Amino acid sequence: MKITSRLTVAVHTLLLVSAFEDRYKLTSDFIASSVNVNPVVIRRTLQKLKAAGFVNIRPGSGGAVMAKDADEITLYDIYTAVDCVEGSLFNFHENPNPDCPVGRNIHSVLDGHLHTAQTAMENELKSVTLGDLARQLNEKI
Amino acid sequence: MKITSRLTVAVHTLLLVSAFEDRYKLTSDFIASSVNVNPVVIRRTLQKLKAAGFVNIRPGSGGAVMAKDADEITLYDIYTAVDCVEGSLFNFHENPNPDCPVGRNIHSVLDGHLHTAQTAMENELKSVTLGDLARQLNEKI
DNA sequence: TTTATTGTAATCGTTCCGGTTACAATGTCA
DNA sequence: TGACATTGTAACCGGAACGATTACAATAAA
Repeated sequence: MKITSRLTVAVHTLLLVSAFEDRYKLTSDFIASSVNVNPVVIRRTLQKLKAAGFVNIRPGSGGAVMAKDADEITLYDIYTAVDCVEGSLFNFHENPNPDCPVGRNIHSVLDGHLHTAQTAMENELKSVTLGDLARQLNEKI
Repeated sequence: MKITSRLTVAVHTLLLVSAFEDRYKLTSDFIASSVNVNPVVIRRTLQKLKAAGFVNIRPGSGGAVMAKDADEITLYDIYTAVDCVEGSLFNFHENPNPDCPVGRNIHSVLDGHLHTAQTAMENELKSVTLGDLARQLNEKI
């Protein structure tokens, strides 16, 4: 069970836009050929990134441009923007038996720990910005 | 996209066994009625817990008993035993375009951060034992 | 031998993905 | 204005992962 690749697709997309917006017209076809997915997938991703205020898109003429500073967009912001996880990361079996002492209390015993674990993961995502990634990328290029 | 409820089912199962193994015969039907899932789901879960060395199961006569001290089983151990996540928690779009500077380097830029985030979550799971949960449960009862 | 239970295969319906087709709407440019 | 490239979006597909469920042979105890 894995978290959807929408996150890595979105990061890839944003890195392309922030790196090349002044040199190329970043159409969904262009981005799709770098990410290697269907252009419609990129358009869907861009819609989410636009809704989050990270990019602007030009209908008709084509092309995406940044709408927010890369240093002010964290991995967590992107993860949230593309709906990687809705609410809890962990599924819980529904309706444990309230007539059993364990069934009646399993939620109150477990929920906190699972939430803490999820938060630890999300906090790590908050500690990295798109700007950080762009700089790491530039060192490689 | 969520992590399978096998984790919470397994924890619930182990809490039942550790709490009641000296008072009741913990058959898959008994456990299933507390967890409120199909008994076959419990049998499958117990098989994984047995393979991990956490319980012993009596075929024929019926019933599960603990095979390892609850203080020596962490949530992470259970999470691993029931195969909640295979390898990376995050899916990655496969085959980014190697002819693009971003596509060529996206993995080396992102992988480390995603791995760090996953590890932070798993470390939290390592910090909680079944014994901790059992004690919290006893306070509630 | 009867009975309860485990172990396990097989099948089903659901949900979520990403892939893909299709096409109206939009904006640019000749 | 008309041709063209592109976006926005709906629709549908196939595959994968789950948990539910049925079925039944194997096992062990009474």
